[in-house]
Amino acid sequence: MSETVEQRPERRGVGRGLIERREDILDAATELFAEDGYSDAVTQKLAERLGVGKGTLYRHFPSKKDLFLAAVDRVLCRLRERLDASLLTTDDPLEGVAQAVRAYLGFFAEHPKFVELLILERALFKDREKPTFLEHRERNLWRWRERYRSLIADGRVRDVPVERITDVIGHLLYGTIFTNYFAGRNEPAEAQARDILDVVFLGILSEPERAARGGDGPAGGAGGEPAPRGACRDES
Amino acid sequence: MSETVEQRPERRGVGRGLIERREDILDAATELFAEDGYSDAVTQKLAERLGVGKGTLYRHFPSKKDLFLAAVDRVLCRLRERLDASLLTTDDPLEGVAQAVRAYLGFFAEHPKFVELLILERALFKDREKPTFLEHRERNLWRWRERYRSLIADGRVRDVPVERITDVIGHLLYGTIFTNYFAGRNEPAEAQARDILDVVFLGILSEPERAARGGDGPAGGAGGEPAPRGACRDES
Amino acid sequence: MSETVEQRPERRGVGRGLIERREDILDAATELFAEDGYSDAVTQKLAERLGVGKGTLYRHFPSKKDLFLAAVDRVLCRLRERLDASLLTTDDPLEGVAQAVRAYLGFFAEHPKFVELLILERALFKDREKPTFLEHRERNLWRWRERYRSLIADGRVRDVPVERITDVIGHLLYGTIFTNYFAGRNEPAEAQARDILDVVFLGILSEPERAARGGDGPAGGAGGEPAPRGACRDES
Amino acid sequence: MSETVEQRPERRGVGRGLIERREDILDAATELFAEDGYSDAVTQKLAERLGVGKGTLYRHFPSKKDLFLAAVDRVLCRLRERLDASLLTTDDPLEGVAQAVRAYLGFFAEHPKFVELLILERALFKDREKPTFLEHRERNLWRWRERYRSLIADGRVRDVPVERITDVIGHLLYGTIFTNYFAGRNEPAEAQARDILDVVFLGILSEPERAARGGDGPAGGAGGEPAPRGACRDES
DNA sequence: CATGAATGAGCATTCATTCAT
DNA sequence: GATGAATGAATGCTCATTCAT
Repeated sequence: MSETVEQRPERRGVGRGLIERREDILDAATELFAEDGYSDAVTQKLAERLGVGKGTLYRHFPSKKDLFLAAVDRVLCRLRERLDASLLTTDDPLEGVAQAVRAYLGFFAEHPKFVELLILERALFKDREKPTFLEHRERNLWRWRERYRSLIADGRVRDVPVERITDVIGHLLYGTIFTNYFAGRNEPAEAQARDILDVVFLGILSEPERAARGGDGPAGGAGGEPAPRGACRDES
Repeated sequence: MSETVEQRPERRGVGRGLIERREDILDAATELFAEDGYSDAVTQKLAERLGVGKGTLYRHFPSKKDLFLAAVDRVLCRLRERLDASLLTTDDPLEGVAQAVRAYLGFFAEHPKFVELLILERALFKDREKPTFLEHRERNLWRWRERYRSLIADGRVRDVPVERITDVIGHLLYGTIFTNYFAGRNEPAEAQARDILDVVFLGILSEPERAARGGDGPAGGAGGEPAPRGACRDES
Repeated sequence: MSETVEQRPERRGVGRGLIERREDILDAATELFAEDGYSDAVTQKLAERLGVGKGTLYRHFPSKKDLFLAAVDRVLCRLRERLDASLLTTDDPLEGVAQAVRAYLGFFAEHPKFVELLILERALFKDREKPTFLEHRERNLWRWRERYRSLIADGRVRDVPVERITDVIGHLLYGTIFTNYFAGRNEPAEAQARDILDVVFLGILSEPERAARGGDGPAGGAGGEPAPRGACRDES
Repeated sequence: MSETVEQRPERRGVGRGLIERREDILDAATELFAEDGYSDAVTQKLAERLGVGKGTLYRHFPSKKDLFLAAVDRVLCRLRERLDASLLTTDDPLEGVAQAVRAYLGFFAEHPKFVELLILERALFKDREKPTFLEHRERNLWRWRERYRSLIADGRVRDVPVERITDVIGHLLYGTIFTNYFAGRNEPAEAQARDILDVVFLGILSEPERAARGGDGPAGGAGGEPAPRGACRDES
């Protein structure tokens, strides 16, 4: 959204390349749709915020709907980038899962409004075969399943159907960002990730792996920091 | 019309008490909103389906928005009823959690369209302090927390903050019904409940309780049918 | 247009039946389209003239285009009625032709603006298979051809193809009302009818010239190649 | 387009004089207006067909309307040229009329779309004092009237007001090309000219009927009543 | 000169809500 | 009460025209 640096002041829209202009529009549109919802987001208002004429919007996007969809798509692409990047921070496959969970929650914690777009898309275009959201999701799913199969083979994760794992974690994350958004919560993503991982890990881990990390000994609580040192999961 | 007894089949809508009429409207409205979304749900269409005049709708609900909100509210009340009933089927507090999870997923599996209403509410009336949805949720939350505290005291559940448990399970269920709806999935609620409980239980259970039920022994895996015999969780 | 008597003053739109209201709209629409053309005729303006809301217009006609087409259709129906009536004024088939010519010109002399509608239809909806105008025309054509065949059989009209007669007279009338309208002429229809009938009935050639070119001898028809040996005319 | 020699193929629009460019634009505009009508003819489309920028169009014509009017004007000039040329093919004044009729019909048979422009002009710019069309027309009218006076003096044409003759023939031709266009007819112009001339020159009445109604005796008059002693004017 | 990005007035159409009957 | 005709604010989108480059 706003991380785009506004390099030069320049005269009204002059000097901005087509790409930049397009990005500007998407930024403002994402903001507006998140604020007002789809139906109540008025093109006129968008143009005013951007300081351009309505016609300009239509030079870049054929319709309001297309603009909206493009905004959603961009959000999801950014999410994917973020997740991909998170996976590069570790070589341990289980820790990779944990990192992804943190990245996912972190992403939406930084851009709470993006959640709104995901909801809007479903609420308004349920005719579309498959929401943009799920489209993105499925494209990545198989990678996560591969990862879990490997972890199971290594004896680090309990031998349960990998779909069960990806489903549960996926639903959990999805439900979390939604509820966060709805309730206007501002809990640190880090803490939420820890809670989720605690519950999920200590459930899916095999006995050997569980023992290796100290299980949930007498005084238990994965609660504290020492905590979960592995992970698993994909994302949307 | 007539608060008197319902003697004859009678002409369209004649002879129905105010209450019944109100319920009829809510039924049709729930259906319509789920099908068309809020903005595209036209009052005219609703009146036609009911075989009444548009004006009649306004005798029962001051505005389209109020009608919508009433429909959402009713859905959530029914959900609560369903959950309450599920808890009466067992005395074991852990099994109660399991039953509630099954009831929750079962409810939305039976009425997939209700999910739509939940989404719509958020998408369209985010100005409202707190979504109807969350309002209902919080009213029940403390009861679940009490239950978990008790289970922890009894040594059946690991000693983790109860909020962590209710949050994780809540988010998980919420995310599950949404994804089910979005993806048009028809997996049996029973199977989904089992998956969720497997992951969640084997994660939150204390070592003693885990041992008591055989843990996930060497070849183990609570994965299969043997199934979780305890539970924990609240609901939406 | 305005021949519709405004029976009762009555309160705003109240008391007018659906039919009357529809007629009112068509009256005003005919007027407006004739004045402003199709594209420049603004629905708002129409509503204002009628003293009703824009929405009311759409209760009677699904779109501006439909309203326009209905107006054109009505004009043509009225024309047909007028022509039919004119034929009842005489038993002489030749005089019938004369009466129809007078009626036709008289009709458009009384409602000059109707000509505009005919033009507009063509100018704006040339995609339509066949203009409303021609549709109406063809429905009556065969009756005229029958009449001419009979007149020829009776020896009162030269033996030329009846299509030639109907075409020439049709084109002549059509061209006449157009030019009248364009030039804003107000010549009495009666005089124009007389001129047209004089030329069409008798031709412009003098008796000697006619004889010189074989008149309409037994085999009649200037038809063939021998052709016209004189000429006259200007151009656009 | 360009009456001048097309020396070099040249790159799009390069090396074309202002005049040529102007002609190119008018060609394309005529085509486009005829196809899409005035309102639906989009300047962007015109520019694309010509392979020039929209701005360039405005260097040659101050507005869309001016461009349209210029296109109409050019069509009418070409028509006049055609008619003038047709008159040079014979010395016989009556045959000159016949040739002009053929030329007129031939012109529009070759360029059916030009008819569209004539209609459009009226449909869209009725505010103009006098349509371009009529302007052109009147400029030539007196020449025809002179011709008829001369023919009457020579005893070759009946002694009727010359205005009656020019009007009738004018209206007839005008109505013919319109109907041809509307109905999408493709009858050979030659045959239509023959039919028109046959009727106009000789009239449709049989010799007996003509005699019965007093022929075109000295005092002339054919019409019904007390005889047509007035009238005036031709067409289009 | 040529270009085409930008503009913004202008308009058809929808639909929640009202209220006379 | 019940009805549904009437209303008119609200909005997406088009396209002629301008003007900085």
